[in-house]
Amino acid sequence: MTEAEDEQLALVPAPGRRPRQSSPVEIAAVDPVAEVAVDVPLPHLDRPFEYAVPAAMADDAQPGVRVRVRFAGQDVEGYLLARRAEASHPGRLAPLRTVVSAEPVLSPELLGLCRAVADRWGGVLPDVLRLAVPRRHATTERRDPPEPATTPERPPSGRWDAYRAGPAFLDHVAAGGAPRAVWTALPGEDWAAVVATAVGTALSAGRGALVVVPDHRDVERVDAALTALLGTGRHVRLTADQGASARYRAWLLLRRGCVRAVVGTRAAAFAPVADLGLAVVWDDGDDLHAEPHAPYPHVREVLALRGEREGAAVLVGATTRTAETQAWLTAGTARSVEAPREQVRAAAPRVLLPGEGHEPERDPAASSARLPTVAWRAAQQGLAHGPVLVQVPRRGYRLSLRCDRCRAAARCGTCAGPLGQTSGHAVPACTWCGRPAADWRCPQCAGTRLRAAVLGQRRTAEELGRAFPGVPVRRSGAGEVLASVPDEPALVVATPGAEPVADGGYAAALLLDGWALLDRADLRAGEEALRRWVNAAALVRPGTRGGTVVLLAPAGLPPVEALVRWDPGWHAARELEERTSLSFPPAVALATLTGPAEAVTSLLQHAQLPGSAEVLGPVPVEVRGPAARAARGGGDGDEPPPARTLVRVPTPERTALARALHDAAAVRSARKEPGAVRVQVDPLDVL
DNA sequence: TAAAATGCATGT
DNA sequence: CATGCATTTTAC
Repeated sequence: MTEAEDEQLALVPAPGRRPRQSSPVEIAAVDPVAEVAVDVPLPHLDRPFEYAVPAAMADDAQPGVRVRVRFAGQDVEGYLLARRAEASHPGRLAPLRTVVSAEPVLSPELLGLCRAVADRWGGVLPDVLRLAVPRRHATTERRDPPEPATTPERPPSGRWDAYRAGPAFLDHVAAGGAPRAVWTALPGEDWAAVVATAVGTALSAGRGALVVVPDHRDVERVDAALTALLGTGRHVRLTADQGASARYRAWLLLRRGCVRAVVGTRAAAFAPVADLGLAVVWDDGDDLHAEPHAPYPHVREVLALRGEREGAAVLVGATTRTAETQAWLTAGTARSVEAPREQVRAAAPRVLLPGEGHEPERDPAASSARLPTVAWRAAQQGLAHGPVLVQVPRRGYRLSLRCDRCRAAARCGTCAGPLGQTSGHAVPACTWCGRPAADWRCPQCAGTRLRAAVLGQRRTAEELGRAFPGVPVRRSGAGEVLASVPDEPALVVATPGAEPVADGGYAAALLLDGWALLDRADLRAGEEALRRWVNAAALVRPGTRGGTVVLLAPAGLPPVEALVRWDPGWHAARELEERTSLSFPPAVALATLTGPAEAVTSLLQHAQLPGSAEVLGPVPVEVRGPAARAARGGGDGDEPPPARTLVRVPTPERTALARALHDAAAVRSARKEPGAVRVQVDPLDVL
């Protein structure tokens, strides 16, 4: 080959064979290897990958920063986890493409927590990181942080004296300990103020604190209580609806240690509070604390994990008690913080039930409002002294029934209560006494067919307005949620969870969705019914001041008895015993696998389950909701039948179960097997 | 979506 | 049974 030919070959490359050889980038002199978690949610890629650190990025490429890398031909985001001197990957390392920002958002503690959460729920790290780290907002990041706040001198106290073991818990927090407490709040308690006191105690001791509450309205309450106690600038809020900039700003203030306390909704469980000393969750039974995105972690359990990892105190507070926290108490892993019985009784309202099998209604006004006499009287008497709360079922949740022919309201043959029907259930039943009305016959026209009519919040409000003329009716529900109502006579109609606080306490409350627990075939139905009733009834004045609650539900059922006696601890203990005897959560650890039948079967085959594992199913499941309709209406027609399998293990095996399911999913994803299987460890709804 | 690995037809 | 081209798989 002549020199000329050689030159030609070098200068004029053949088409399609351009020398793509990237110019050799200079690699960092120190620790040239970066471990990166790439943002790809495939289980078999849930591990660090190694990249070369270009010399130009050597300073910025610190552990915790966001990076961009080439991965399988694509540009993907990721987090730099660590710098190394040597690579363990035998092949060539691709260089980091860019350091997105020098802000080390993923601290070692946060990474550790996210990894632990992924492991505990059988999920992958990138999914958890998406929950834990908010989207970057460059402008916000560039702004200089304000001056760090100072520590207050005077440790707050008070409020906690009413509770046994309460002051001891605070002392423990102040002393730098990591106690775990289950706090049962007194009815009518200003719980946000009590929580604020605990946060103040942690701050005074130079420790950070975080508070997770179910919804936005509770964030407002705790925010106000914290501001009242600590002033402004000592804490931040963190909620999903606050917008990318505000959210990232609050998050960065915590991350940079400028602010040491936070209140927020479920994602705040991951808030990067420096030197965390106290983690609080309020009303852990509220299903808003269950994350709806994979891997479906629960706030209470995330905080428990975090408390252990970071040596922080954990406080689970509620007016009721879940079977889960009862299990902590039974196992001795948490202490109960509760008021003595006499104080509970003194603070609780009087609870009345409509008598069973009573004579038909005499009072026409009561009858037109479809209220039993007790309820009507309680409302009437209450209205003389203040606002009256009416808790009604959520819209669309409960159907009232009428005669299909003459439109007369269908009534119970025994107690004349209105008949109702939960969507999906066939047999209608009395909404007062719960008796099923299988062979109903219209007393007016002898018709035998029933039609369902939605008895929503608006309708109830209208009817009550007519039954109590001249009384203002306020509504609080899905459309507009009221935070509070003034201390004056009014009917306040609210759906569960949307009850406004009454300034001087409600004079009375009518709980009209008492039957909610009768039909629901759910493991937590009783617990959930009691939680809703108690949360509403706790807003009512003490019985000693005339506060009265009427619950439209049959006597005898445990949640009903628990409300009448105001003893949520008794109910939780009973609930836990029952679930233990049935091998239900939280007495066992449980996972569900949902997806196309073959996919579920395949996942099970690949899973090296612990020897103690008990597999139930798979059974076909009907998939409900818009997703299912979309899948069915898709056109092709032959969708694979969806199935669900349940796997049950003793609680100590939970992590082993989660790992087995993760690894099996990894095998499937590596083989590109078709069909997505949803793995849920400790799902909230098990039938 | 880039390189590497694999598959496959073709020509010697 | 090398060779070139297309397709599939990997993932640093």
